[in-house]
Amino acid sequence: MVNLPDGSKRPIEPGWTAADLAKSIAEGLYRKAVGATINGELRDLFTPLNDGDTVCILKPEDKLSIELLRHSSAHVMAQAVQNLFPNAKIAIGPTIEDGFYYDFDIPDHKLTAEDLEKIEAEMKKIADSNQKLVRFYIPDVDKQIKEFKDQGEKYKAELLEEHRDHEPTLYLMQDKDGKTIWNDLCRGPHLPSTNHIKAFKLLKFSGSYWRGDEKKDHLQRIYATAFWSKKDLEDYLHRLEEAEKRDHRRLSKQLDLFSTHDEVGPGLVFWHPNLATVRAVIEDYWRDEHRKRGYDFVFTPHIASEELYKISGHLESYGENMYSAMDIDGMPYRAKPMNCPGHIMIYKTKLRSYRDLPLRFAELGTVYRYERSGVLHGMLRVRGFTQDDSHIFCTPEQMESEINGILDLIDSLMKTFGYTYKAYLATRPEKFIGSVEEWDQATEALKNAAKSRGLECEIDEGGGAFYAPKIDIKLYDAIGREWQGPTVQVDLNLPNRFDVNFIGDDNARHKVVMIHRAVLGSMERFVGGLIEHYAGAFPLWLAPIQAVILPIADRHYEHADKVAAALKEMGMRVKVDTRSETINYRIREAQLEQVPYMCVIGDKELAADGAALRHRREGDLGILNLNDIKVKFKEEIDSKESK
RNA sequence: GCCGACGUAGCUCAGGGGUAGAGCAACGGUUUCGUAAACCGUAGGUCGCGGGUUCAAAUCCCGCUGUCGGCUCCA
Repeated sequence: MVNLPDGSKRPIEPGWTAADLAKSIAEGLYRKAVGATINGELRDLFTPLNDGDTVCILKPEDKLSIELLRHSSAHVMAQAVQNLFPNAKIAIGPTIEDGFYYDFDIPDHKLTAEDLEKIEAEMKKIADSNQKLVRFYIPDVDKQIKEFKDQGEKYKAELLEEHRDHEPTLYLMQDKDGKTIWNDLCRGPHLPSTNHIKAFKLLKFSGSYWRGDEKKDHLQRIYATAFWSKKDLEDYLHRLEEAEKRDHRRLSKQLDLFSTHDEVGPGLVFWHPNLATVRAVIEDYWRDEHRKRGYDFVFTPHIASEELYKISGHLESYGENMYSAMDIDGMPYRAKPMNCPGHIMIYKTKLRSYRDLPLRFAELGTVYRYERSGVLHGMLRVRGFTQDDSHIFCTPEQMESEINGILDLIDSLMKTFGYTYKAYLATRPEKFIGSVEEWDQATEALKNAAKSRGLECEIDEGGGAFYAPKIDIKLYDAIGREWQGPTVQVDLNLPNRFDVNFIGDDNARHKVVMIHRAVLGSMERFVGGLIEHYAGAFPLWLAPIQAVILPIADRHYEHADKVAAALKEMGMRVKVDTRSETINYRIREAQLEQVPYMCVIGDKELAADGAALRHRREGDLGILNLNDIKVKFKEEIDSKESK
């Protein structure tokens, strides 16, 4: 007997596989079946069943089954590549979000775009020839390793050596007559046959390293994706295009947002007036929120004597990311890579009492870090950036409530910008400093603070920094993409290195607890992400130009100026477009610039002492008098809503 | 940093051994207009930088630089 997902039971005969079960339930189910979950685990359709198993036969429409399709497609791709390039050696080919890739070592050949087409065509041939994918337990691992080595498949040999104790399996790809055409070391599971592979596309190729280690062999990677239907594939490709349209670098050109310059150097961003306005508004909001929550603002210098970073340990542990020293009066100085030591300097100017704590120092602190040239990316990965950095100095007893306060601030800011998020608690890694007790205490505080406000935290075991357990928050934007978000870290290192203390109510010195946190991360990355999140259409409160006044003819200029003046009076950013262009033309320009509101002014509006409002998305909203317009704008700005 | 691709007018792009082309934008003029592109005209580029091959290089070769896609790393 086996259990089915609907709770019913069904008899099986000895030796039956999931496929046999499917057939006994319904011929139609058998025809559609591509795999199964057995006791919750994804398995091949031809996996033998045991009495008491809970079995779910997977059809293409089951969410889990796409994994089988993509993984099997990866093998078809590898086979295709080896057919076309007999010297190619295969490395690994996992599924990833939205697709899969395979790494190859192809001596004497660099993949080209044309190759991708050829490989795709070869894959189609393989898929259409309907090869069976058969699981095969390796009976003699040593023999198989030798065989791999003889074939030159050194990566497979290395992997097998590693997995020799895990019942390693090959997947044999067989033709109609049961003859094995190709095989690959793989844990599986897979589709029963390749004829399900109908809608796939090779997307791009790039370099990679064996095991991600740049000291090891250089490999060529092909990224691809597969779906059950052509339509799903097309929808996906369409989504990719949509995401491309949101690219902040592309929108920057359209909306005049930022630039970088050869003469200046890569990774150094110039904020143009439009984007600087957005940033300034965000910073004002940021300051307000911090002031409300009892933070003190500080400013610290952009360069400092190397001595500071010797004490902090950054020179030793972070030196590779720091710019080389400049000589000032014979002393080496460094550009600031982190704000923490500066904040500690301020803390340490006085003997602090427990009555002074918590102290919350906040700074929009600009730092410079060396990033390898290949990783720079628009505003999202740069060499000079401004962190919304803060360090909270508190007693161990205050730690939990401080973390709670931070999580509250994070929640409030992220909601304002319309992000949803997920939290991860990263615990003590293998290499760490400080004592286990300190780590446990800090980790507990993080955990409890999250728990007390109902924030679910996935545990990232061993994922902490060497000096701190932390809560990392991942953001999800308007189209569901993931962004690195806020972080809260309990620093177990710097208070020791700088000997940061307070006097307790017992009149003794105690080491202070230092919580490091960033909410927006860096202004560059955050605002760059916001551009994509809003697709360039900033909500009214953030928009560089909030409204354009469009007089129809010269005789309406005076009234247009009056409306503009009234809106400016209430602090709005407006402009009057009096260019000698048609009203259609000027509306089109304002639309393309993503201006939230257009105020069209002609004879009727003059008579009504108002304007005809047009919203960039909602279109013509009719004539409103000036006061109603002001009220409407004020409400929308104050609400910070996005529309 | 590594692998691959790319760099032509402000933008988007065409051309490709015989000394540069379109559309949009800009500028000048005409037009005074009712919710996404009025009309006419003008101007604009040592084809990323440096070197080489050649009678001749934007075009072929080499080096550098930047950008893009990844690897890796991270705010």
